[in-house]
Amino acid sequence: MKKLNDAQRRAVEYCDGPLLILAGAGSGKTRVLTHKTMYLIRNCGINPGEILAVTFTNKAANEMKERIRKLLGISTWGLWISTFHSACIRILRAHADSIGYSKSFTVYDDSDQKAFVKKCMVDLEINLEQLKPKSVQQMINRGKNNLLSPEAMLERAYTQYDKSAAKVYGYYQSAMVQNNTMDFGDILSNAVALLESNPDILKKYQQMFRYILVDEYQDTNIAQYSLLKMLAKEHKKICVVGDDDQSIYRFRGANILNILNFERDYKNVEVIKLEENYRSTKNILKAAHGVISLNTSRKAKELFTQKEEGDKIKCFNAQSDVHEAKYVIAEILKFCDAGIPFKDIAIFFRTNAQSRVFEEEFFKAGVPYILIGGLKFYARAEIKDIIAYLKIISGVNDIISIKRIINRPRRGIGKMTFEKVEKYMTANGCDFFSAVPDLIDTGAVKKNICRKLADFTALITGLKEYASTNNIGDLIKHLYKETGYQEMLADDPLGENKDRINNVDEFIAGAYQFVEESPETDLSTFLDFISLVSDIDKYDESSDRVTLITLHSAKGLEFPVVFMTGMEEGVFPHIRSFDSKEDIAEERRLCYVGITRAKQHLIITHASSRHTYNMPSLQKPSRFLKDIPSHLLERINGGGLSKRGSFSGDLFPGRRTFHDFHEDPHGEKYQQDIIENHFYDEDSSNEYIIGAKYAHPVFGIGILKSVEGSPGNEKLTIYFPRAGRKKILATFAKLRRC
DNA sequence: AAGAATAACGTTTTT
DNA sequence: CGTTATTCTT
Repeated sequence: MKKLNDAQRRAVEYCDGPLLILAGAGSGKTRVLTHKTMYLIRNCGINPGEILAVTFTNKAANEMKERIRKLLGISTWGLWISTFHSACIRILRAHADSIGYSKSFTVYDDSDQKAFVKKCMVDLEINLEQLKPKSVQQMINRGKNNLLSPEAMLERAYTQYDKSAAKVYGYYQSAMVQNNTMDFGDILSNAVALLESNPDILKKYQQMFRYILVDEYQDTNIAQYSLLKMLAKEHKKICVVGDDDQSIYRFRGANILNILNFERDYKNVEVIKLEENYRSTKNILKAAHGVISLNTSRKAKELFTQKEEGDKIKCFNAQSDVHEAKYVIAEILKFCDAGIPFKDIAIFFRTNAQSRVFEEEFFKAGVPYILIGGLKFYARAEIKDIIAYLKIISGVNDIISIKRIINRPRRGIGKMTFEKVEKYMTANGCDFFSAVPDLIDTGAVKKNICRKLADFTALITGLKEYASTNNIGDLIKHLYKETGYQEMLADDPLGENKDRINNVDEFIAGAYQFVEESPETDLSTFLDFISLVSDIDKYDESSDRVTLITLHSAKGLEFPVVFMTGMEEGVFPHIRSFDSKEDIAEERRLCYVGITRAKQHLIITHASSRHTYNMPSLQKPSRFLKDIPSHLLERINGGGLSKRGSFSGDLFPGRRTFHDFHEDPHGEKYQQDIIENHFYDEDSSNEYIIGAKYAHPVFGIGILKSVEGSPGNEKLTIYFPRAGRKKILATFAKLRRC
């Protein structure tokens, strides 16, 4: 308690009724949350099992558990610290039957959902050209976020387009129940529906949760809002923590009014503001305030800090996207020279697509990095295939998963056969595994195909049996082999499957770890876990790498050094936000979130030209740059624009042309030889000899000029005839002596 | 049914 | 551009 400031202490100690904590960025809200939980247990006589704490990411939940465990010195057993989604799944699993689901329901992710929407539209014979599955999917999600039933959506629909979309929604919804699957939206809306239609169950949870804590309240949607309102009705002891300035999830249904109207929604609300920032320098905070203060309809506040002024904010105008990346790397190497570890440095961007250029340049420069998000681990084809097998084994015969793996690896069951089974299923209202024997009996399919289908069902039956007596790690290993999947990947003369094989191995290793940590868990629990885990949850800050991350994923994190890149009109703020005032306001908040992640150094970059879809386009600096008081900025012109405002020299210096890749007189073949003959050879010595030749996967062969740094962490300067002088980190770049 | 060739689509952001 | 979906050919 002594470590807390006055406001923080009041926030911890007020436990009598509804409490709104307006916690600015870096104001120590996680500290308040953990201390408050401890206070409830120690001083208010509340048992751990009577507290519900909700966060938005598993990472935040785990961190909170960990901190409580350390502070309190007790196990967090019984505490409900989880995300909205995990908490809802837990409730739903316990009472699935009362809303027409079986306990073994599975969760559809975004792409499963899209496939299922499409299937529904095909069933309804809707022209997929006129009504796009993707927009129907969005409309369904919008409905669920706002707790609108298909009927309610139909009522609100004015255009024919909306009307038919609402019709699909209705059909989709009943098909999902029949299929025993839920999408992300269902997890919340079905939990609400469950509690609404079962007063006894609701009562049980109302009494159970004597205190409710909610983190990131500004990002809750209507469904989450209603859920909280219902659960808190009994004791009215709810504490929400949030910052209206950091609301950045409008696109997935978050309603900023939830936090702005909290005082109206609950009676006798205590409001506590945390405005002292413990994270950033004065200059960084002033810059952030410059940007956010231009938003209307926000709760007025300004953060302050006792920290020093700090450096000015660097603002670099690059010529191109590639130039931008090169500049960032050069600056990173300077920080590195100054003794700042890579893990203290992060690069933020608005869209995932922007990461590619950075990845390329980081690889070339030999700087270690980790990319968060992008192509997510669990979204990879091979991982999704294995998960599909697991879902089927777990007993839900959901059609999307079956379709996914019925012919992977090849079993001679093609599109035609699958369609036959599907038709039979819809005609008779049965599931896949009861349709198959019927179909065989009626002789609707040819004999050899019958055999193949029977073999497939036998395979699944065998796996189910295996699953009943073995742990999840063994099960995955077993099915990997039994299904022939392993063999399929191993048959790979070109070595193209290497990554996939590694991914599966990693997945198996992860499963074993899961088993070790919680040996009791069944298959559904495991599947719930992986369907709700994101990359950020697995993010491990222990390894020394630069973090590449989207602004959205960066929320909740902090770094001593932050690069905010692509600060250009159209990129950030994104072009799709231009025609709505609310969307621009949200982009502004996102910018605020980005700036306030920085502790010591903030570097902003923008490029004068950028490639999108491989087409170069001219870029103007972001409007947000103008909103930062200019005396806080140190502008650096990287030669993007000449004095007259037109380009000098190469119009698009970052453009990668055929010429760039092939200017080497020896041609591509020569480059390939270098890689084959030198790059993959084993090297046992780790001494570096000045004057010796080394092969680099990208730059080819060069001569070592100098070595800096300690053994095991050498920084090499190498002269490459083809690429020029480069500074390379020995531990990261795969160099070969030759 | 499998594999190859061709077309189409996409870039906000994610639990 | 790169990935995925669809169509064509065998």
